[in-house]
Amino acid sequence: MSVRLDEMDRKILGELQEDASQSLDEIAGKVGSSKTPVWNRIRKMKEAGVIGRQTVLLDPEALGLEACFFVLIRTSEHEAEWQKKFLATLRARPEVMEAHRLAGDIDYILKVRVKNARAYDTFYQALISEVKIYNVTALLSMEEIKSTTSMPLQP
Amino acid sequence: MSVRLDEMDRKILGELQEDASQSLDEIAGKVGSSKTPVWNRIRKMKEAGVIGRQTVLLDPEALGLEACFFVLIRTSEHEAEWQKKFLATLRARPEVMEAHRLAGDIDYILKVRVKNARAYDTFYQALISEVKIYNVTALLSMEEIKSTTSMPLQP
DNA sequence: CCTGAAAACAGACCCCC
DNA sequence: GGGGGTCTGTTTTCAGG
Repeated sequence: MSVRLDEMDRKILGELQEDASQSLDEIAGKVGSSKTPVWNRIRKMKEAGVIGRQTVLLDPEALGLEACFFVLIRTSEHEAEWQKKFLATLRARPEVMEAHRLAGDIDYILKVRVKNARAYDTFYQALISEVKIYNVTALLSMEEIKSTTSMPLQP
Repeated sequence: MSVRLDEMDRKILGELQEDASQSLDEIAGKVGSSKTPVWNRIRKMKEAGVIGRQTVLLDPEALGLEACFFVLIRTSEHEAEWQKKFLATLRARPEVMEAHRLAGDIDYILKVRVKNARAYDTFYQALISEVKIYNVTALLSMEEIKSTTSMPLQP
C-alpha cells in the first residue's frame, strides 16, 4: 500500500497539509516548480489515496466544546457479536472523535469531545447501557499542548 | 469565546467539515440557501475564529506510517522550567500529533505516529534523554476504528 | 438580509519543449 | 517529465430590491 514519493512530492504534501486553500501557483512557487507538474503530482497522489479528504478545522472552544476526554476501556467480552455492536455504537456517536483497538491489557482508547463533564457522563451512561464493559478510566484533558492533523513526512 | 450559531451556520460547518473542496453553489444547494449568504456566513465564521485552517487529510498507511502509539506519562517534576522544556520538545517533534496535559495521576498523554516500533523506540529514547520522566506507558494501536476531524455540532 | 450580475481568479487540460 | 497558454468554472465583490 505504501507509495514511492520523492522530495518534491513531500514538499507539496507539506504545503497542502499546512494550508490547502493555497493556489497551485503559490504552491508551485514555494516548492520550486510550476503549475502543471504540481497539479499532475497532486492528481496522482489523490488517485493513489495518499491525499484524502479536504476539510476545515474548527475551533472546539468557539463551538462550546470545552471538554476533551481520553477513555481507556477494558472489556471481558471478546466475541465478534459484542465487538460489532461496540464499533457500531462508537461510529454512530459524533462526540467520539477517535477510537482505537489496542494491544495489551487496555482494550480500547477513545477520544471524546463534549461540552462539559455532564455531557461526558451522558455519553458514558449511554455507552455502558448499550454494551457491556468491564472497566473504564476517563482521563480529562486540562490543556491541549499540541494538536495537528499533519503527518510527519520523513524521507 | 463561544459564538452564537444558528441552524444554517451549523449546516454549513457540517458541509465544510465533510468536504471543504465543494463549491459555494453546491453547499448553498445542500443547505437550502444561495451563494452570497453562504459566503457571508463563512466569512464571518472565519473572522470569529470558528473556522480555522483548511487542510488535506493524508493516509498514514500510504505514507508508510504504520504504527500509532498512545503514550501515558507520569512525571515527578512539576516546575515551570521542566514543563517549558517538555512542551518545547513535544512541539518540535513531528511524530507527536497530539499532546494533552491531564487531570489525575497520569500527567500527559501523547499520540505518536511512526513508521514502526523501532521508530517509536528512537522517539522514546530521544524524549527521555531530553527531559526527566518518572513513568511511561505506551499503548500500541492495533486498529483505527474511527478517526475524524469533524467536531460534533449539536444545537 | 437576499438576488443577480460582473470582474478577478484559479483549476483543468491542451500542445510544445 | 516540465513550461506556458487557454478555456471553463468558481470566488469575490457590488448594486439594487
